[in-house]
Amino acid sequence: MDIREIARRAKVSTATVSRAINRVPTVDPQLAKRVWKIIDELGYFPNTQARALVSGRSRIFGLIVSEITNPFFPEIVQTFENLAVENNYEILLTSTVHDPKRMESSVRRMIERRVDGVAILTFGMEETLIEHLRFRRVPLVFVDVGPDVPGIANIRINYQNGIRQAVQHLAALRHTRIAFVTGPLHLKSAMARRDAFKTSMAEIGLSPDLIVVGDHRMEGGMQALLELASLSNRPTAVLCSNDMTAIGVMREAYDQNIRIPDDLSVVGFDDIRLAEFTIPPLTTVQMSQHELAKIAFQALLNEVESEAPTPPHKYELTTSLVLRRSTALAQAAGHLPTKGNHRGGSSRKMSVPASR
Amino acid sequence: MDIREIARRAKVSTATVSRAINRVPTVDPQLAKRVWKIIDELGYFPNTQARALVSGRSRIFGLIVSEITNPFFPEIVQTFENLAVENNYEILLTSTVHDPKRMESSVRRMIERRVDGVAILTFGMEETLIEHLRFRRVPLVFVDVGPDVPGIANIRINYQNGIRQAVQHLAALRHTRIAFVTGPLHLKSAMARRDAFKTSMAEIGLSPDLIVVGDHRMEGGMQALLELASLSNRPTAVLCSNDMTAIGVMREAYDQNIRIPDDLSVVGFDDIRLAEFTIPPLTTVQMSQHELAKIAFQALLNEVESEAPTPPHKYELTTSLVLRRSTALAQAAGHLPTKGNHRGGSSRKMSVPASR
DNA sequence: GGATATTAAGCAAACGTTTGCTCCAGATTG
DNA sequence: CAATCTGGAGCAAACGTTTGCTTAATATCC
Repeated sequence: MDIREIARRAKVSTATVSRAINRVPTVDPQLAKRVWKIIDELGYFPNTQARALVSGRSRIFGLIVSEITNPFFPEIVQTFENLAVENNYEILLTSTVHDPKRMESSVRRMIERRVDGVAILTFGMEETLIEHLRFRRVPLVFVDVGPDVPGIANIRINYQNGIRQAVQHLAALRHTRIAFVTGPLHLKSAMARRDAFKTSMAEIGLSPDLIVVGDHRMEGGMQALLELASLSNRPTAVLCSNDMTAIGVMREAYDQNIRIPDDLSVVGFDDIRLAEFTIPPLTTVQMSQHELAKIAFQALLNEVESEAPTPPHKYELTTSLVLRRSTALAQAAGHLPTKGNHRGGSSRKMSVPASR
Repeated sequence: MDIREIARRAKVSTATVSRAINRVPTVDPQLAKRVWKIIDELGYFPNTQARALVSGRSRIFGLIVSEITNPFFPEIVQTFENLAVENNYEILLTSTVHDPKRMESSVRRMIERRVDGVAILTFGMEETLIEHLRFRRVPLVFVDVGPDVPGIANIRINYQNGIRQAVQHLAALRHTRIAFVTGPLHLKSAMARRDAFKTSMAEIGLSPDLIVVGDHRMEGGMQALLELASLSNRPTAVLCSNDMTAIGVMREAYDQNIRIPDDLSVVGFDDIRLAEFTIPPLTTVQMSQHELAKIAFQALLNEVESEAPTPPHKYELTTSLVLRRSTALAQAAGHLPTKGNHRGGSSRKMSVPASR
């Protein structure tokens, strides 16, 4: 069943049917109604590939992520899809799973399907692949790591804001020995977070040197806690480069019999959905995935809708602390461990982990 | 840049280029090599929409899920994508977000893009929408809830197996008062789980009547725990219809000062990624998302590759218990939850060693 | 060595839309 | 009333491939 069938039945030309479908105003309302009636009766749906072929626009946006199973991404994908639906776009989702071969295949798939734009929300991407897209004048939007050239939108993330809030929140709770667990050292975004931490600590006269390296995964957080716990002068609070790290810290703390937040305050970063579900719920710096996706989508849409090469608009996403229950007042130094119920409001006391 | 450009440069016809690209064996190897060289030099990628238009196959599979942000799905999406890449398919991912309008738009999007098959992994779908797809002879695969007609593959899930294991595991740990928290009552899959619980309990002579209604979300689990805790004859173990429910139970248990696993053993269902990250890690019945996606994809592929209407092959996915650390020996009857430091060494010894 | 079978390449017609251009009829103008 | 304008509809040429059919060249057979 095609547009010709509709045309035949409505006794008009295919051109008119096409115009009716696309709501071109020059078609007589009477006629349009007749056409639509038949379309509905027959359950006709236009063939998008034929449309795309002649119009030159596929109405598909590419979305490249690191891995969908990384809890940071589902929310982004969902928002992206919602917006796509609203705007009659489709989304072509690919994940690199940190594999260069898959990055290449991602880009190839985008080009083959002739996407109208690509949002690259992965952290780190091979430069030469991006060239393929640029060469074909595909609008691109990056987060944080994109080159600074026209035709490429960049979403800059303001890490400083949220991290400063986190640090000051901890300081307000009388913490002075505040540690930081980084992400992988090769990630720009991880380094930006670490730097923001250093700056924020320095601002209020605290030493920003208690830093241990993580990997943005639970394992790294667990390892990090072990390191920190073995220190002679333990931190009373730890800020993590992402939520998974914080979850690792909490997990290992549990195994080490270190109570959170009583013995150790923990703050994450990202505010993934999971952060609400931890025990205790994780205080974390929110980097709204919803907002991020929204900005990315809008950036692509702008680029596509306006034929003229847009000036390289700058987009920014800010971050801010969301308080839950993984932070508490710092314990007075030297206080002895007790066996009290650790959830009594005033009876929060320091405890030392039992040896295993 | 199109196939004609390549043809011109290689001094052959577009037909030959097309055949070379598609590795049709009748083309002279010399020629093919010449063509490929030019293709690579120019960085040419075939236009999939033109291909699809004439060949009649889009090489796109639709994947309909409830919501990507439901932790059950990312793993499925990832596996589905991996398989798609391997087989040169693309995946069109849509989510219904439990909204009839979105279900409709999902189906519409599938049809408009002329997908070669659709996997419907949502729980519950309007019958009339499915008709649209059936009418167009689109191969379909359902999980659990599909109609039993040719052209529609059904993946049956064996709930009984895993749930029996869970019940017997708890029984072996001397639990006799075992509760069950259901999912929404209108979900076939939730009811199947509940029935499997009843059967499994009856099998070993335990009363299967301690059942409270949940909603497959954290909130339902929290509510359920409250109900159970208020009972005069509290259960010592609770089996949940899905992992999110179990997480809710654990969360509320924490707030109620009920220790897990010491005071209460908790078992989930699904084995979502998150189950590994809870504190303590959740013992749960695994329903492998990886396997599920694999079966679904394979079913579609079968249907598509074999032109002949396939006999309605039956697929089955089994479930099985995975032990972590949220279950332990039952406390002696009548023992009240204590106020002691709940992480004392001896209570830890009661927990069953993790299986992996 | 001529007839026939075989192989490899090309021609051109699809596939289902959109859209520039043309055309016609009726309205408007001078 | 003729000349011009205008609004609404149709004609047909794209878009970039695939593929059935034809053709030319070479190999095979008796």
